[in-house]
Amino acid sequence: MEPTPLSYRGLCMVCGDKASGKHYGVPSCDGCRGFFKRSIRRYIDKRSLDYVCKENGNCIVDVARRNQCQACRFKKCLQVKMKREAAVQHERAPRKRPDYFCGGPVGVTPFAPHPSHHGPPSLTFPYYPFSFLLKPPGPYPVPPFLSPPPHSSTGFNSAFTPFYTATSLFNTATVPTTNHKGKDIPSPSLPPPPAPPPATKREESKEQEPVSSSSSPVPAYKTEGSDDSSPSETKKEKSEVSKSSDVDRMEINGCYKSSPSALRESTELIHVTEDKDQEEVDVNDDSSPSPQMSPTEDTRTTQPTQAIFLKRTIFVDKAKDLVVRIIDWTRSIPPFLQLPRRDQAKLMEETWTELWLLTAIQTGYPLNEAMEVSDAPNTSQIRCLISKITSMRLDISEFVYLKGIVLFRPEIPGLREPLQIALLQDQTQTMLLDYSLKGHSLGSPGSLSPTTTLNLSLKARFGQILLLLPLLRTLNSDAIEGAFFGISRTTHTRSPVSAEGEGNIKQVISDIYQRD
Amino acid sequence: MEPTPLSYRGLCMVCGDKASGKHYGVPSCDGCRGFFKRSIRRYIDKRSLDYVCKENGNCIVDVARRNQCQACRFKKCLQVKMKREAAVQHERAPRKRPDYFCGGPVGVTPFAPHPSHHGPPSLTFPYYPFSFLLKPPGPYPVPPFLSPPPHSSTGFNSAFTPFYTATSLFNTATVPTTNHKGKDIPSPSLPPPPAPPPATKREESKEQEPVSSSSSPVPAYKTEGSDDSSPSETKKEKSEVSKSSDVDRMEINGCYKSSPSALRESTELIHVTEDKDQEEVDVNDDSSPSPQMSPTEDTRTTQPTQAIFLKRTIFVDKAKDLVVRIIDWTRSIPPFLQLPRRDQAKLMEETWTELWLLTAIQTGYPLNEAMEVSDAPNTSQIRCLISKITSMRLDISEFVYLKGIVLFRPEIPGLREPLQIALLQDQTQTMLLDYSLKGHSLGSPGSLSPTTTLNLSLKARFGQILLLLPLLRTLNSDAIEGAFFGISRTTHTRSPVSAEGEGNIKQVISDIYQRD
DNA sequence: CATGGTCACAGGTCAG
DNA sequence: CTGACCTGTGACCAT
Ligand SMILES: [Zn+2]
Ligand SMILES: [Zn+2]
Ligand SMILES: [Zn+2]
Ligand SMILES: [Zn+2]
Repeated sequence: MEPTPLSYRGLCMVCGDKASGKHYGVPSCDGCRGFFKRSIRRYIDKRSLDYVCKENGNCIVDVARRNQCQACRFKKCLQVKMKREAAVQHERAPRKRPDYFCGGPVGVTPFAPHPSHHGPPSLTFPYYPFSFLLKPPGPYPVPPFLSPPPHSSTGFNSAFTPFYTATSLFNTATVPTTNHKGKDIPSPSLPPPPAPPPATKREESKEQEPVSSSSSPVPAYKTEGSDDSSPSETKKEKSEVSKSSDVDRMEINGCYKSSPSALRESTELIHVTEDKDQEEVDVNDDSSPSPQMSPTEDTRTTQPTQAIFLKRTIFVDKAKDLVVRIIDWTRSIPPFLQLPRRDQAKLMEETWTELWLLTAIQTGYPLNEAMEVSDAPNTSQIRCLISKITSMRLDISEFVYLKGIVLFRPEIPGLREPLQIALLQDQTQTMLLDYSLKGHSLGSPGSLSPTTTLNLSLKARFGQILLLLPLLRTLNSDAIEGAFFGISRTTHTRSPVSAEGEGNIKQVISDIYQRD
Repeated sequence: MEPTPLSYRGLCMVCGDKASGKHYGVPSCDGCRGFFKRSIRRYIDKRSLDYVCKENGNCIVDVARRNQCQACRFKKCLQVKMKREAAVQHERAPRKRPDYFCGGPVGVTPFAPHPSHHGPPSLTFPYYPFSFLLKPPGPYPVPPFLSPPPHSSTGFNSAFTPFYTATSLFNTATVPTTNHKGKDIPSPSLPPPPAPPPATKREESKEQEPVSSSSSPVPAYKTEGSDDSSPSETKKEKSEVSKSSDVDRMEINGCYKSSPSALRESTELIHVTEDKDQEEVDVNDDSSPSPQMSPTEDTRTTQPTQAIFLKRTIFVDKAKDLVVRIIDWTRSIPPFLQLPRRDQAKLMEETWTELWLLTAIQTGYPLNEAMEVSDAPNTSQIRCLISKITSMRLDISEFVYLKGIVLFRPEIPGLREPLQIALLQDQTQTMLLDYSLKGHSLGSPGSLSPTTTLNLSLKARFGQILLLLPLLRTLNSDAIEGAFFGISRTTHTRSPVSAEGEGNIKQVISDIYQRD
């Protein structure tokens, strides 16, 4: 299939949107291309740009905010070395002295005047005086800034997206973990900072099918509700969610070999459910060997039958897979990886339960069925919690943000970098606020049902989501381990499913993060 | 056919006027485009549209009458499927104006906090997607929600009807407790939603006023401007408090007669501290009978001496007074009183601990001293929590909103009106959001360690506050009762201070709310 | 493939 | 509040 011969050149170096190719020497999107072009033109006409940053010159330039501040956007263009003439593409950073003070609101004038052009005092390069602020070594300098991911091929703007662009949170658990193991994986596999928000599912992993339209920065709020109603529009036909490869998934497991084998592959199931969203996993309704037995009543009171036992085994396996996915996810977040290993371990030790439950709900893990076959005692609290969260109908973005907030829990005692973590939590919750205020999750208001159904109120949503956290916090890991991992608190391992004598999940996780 | 495909694009789908193009996905005129744009913006900014049709919701929307009824016009917009996110156009920075007006650098926008503009060095907002959120000083001081009675023909915001004005939350423990008798709540008597905020200083709001002229067309919202807010610190509250003091209290006590007498009057002390805000209660530093003994060391290791014993008694008394105040406070919230008694009781049973701690911090109850003399074992968690909350430097308004959010906990099992309670919680948290976005509370950050909450932005604050809740939730009442009420969990009452054999505070509270 | 150019349509303005 | 109007944006196209 050659649906879109379109070139997928990666991401815009300026704003992280999908690049339409290289422009002025830099992979960039049409928007930034046009912006730079206009800026140049204006500069030529007027001899100066009147861009002025109203903040401190630190504005974040990403796809959602690129239009907020022209000054900073232009500055970013220069930083990524956009040049007027594509021809003169390669230049060693000539680094002239940046005599101009770029601080604060200073207008930005400097860009490389091309030789063919005469005139403007050649303050050539976009040297960025602020760079020291962003440098990783520095002690947490500016609030919103974080250092770049450990490895970045170019080092270009990576240094620049201080803010860990929301995107890093959005990497599906798919990938990168493999890096440290084998070779470097195709760099593109790395967290592309495309669209933080994309509430939609995503599938493209590699250069494969750029079908792309999905990655549009401001994709649909609602998945595929009634949108199709207007057939005429949408020039580019929306690519449907296609299949995705399970390939990479297999790799993942390699990394964890160190762990007590609790983590294995067989992610397909969950993977499927992920796409389906709210579907029940098939395992419970079809593969169930003995439909004749009422799962509900009997299991609780009677001895587990063979069928029940099998099911339970499967569920536990899947539950463990989820843990793998979560670990993967955390490792795809650059700023998380930059934390001390001890902190990483601590954070996960303390929050894995909540992350697990959220992820389970998000991916459609059959929680209720799993609890049915489990012999855990009091699941009522868990059930209540699940239904509460489910009823919120969080979209993927919200889930991701929420998990980020859960993960970055600064108040855990003994952390080495609590401030940094607090900062990350702050950023994450702020991003969620932004996101929720934009009303992505707002259903079609057109439903017109005058009734109360739409509790919408965009403004309320953020708080509603955060108010799930106190509930989540009341979860104790014992309950989760008991209900989904077949681990009973009593000393003897109750369920044979937990193969190894692994003490508990927490310990395993801790080991994984500490060693390696 | 179709002679003029060019300029003539058809008619406005909303009103039939000549369309100026497709806007928000629909051919429409400039008027309807603007109307829809404004509506969306208000919808995001506030939480709901207050459009209400005065007819039956059947108004005809055409060129001539489109301005007759906003409700129907907006409904029509939705019907023709206008939707935001039509094109990828993100919000932009405010446009530059003909600079003559402001001397500053070119194109300084009137409002937006320009660095060079004014004094409040404070922290600017590193980034701010929604320019309009910080627009002018928001028109509405706090929650402008007046509760339009349960009728609204359009049904748009019908879901939100039962608003209680923020003010009710702000009644100091003062008042209306009596009215549950059967009176109607004297609505007029309730302070208009003037200034829940005032608590802090702020002054620059003034200068901004004029600038906002453009957008301050209908000052109707903001009652009487900000005038009262600053200078006359909580003028009216004061008076009420003072006058109400004893009388009401007596009544209240009447209610409590059933309770084990644990609740007495003597509210003065706390009363005073409340106004003083952050003061230490005098009880511990001056009235302390035996200054010669070091409270810190000895108490922990040695037997409590007589002095310690006395102190402890006093502290416990004060702690109980706080409970009374909290009960008072809840009873000053009309919508709370309208809940079933059982729900009232349940809510307080489950939340009193958190409310108590918040109130204690808010009023300056000497928590640390009390813990010193207490013989409770593990106060470390509590201390940690206290310091965390304290470091937030919540102002009075924030405290009150937060307590409201805590009180209205819809997820408590067994409630009869969980939906109603959820709604109240929603409203409260939304009001807090509004409030915090206005930045009332960024006091001088200078005092605090620069590291702590640098508040990257106003936007982070709300989330930060809500994120206290998971921490609070981990409090168990035993710890509080042990540390501040001299009640040990063991069967035998450890401390003689707790006069009666009152089981525990929770039970007492429950009784109070149920009977009567 | 990049470039420059185009223009429908965003968001912001500000008299009315 | 309304809406004619402005500037800027970016998807698209011809080169
Ligand atoms: Zn870009
Ligand atoms: Zn800027
Ligand atoms: Zn119209
Ligand atoms: Zn009408």
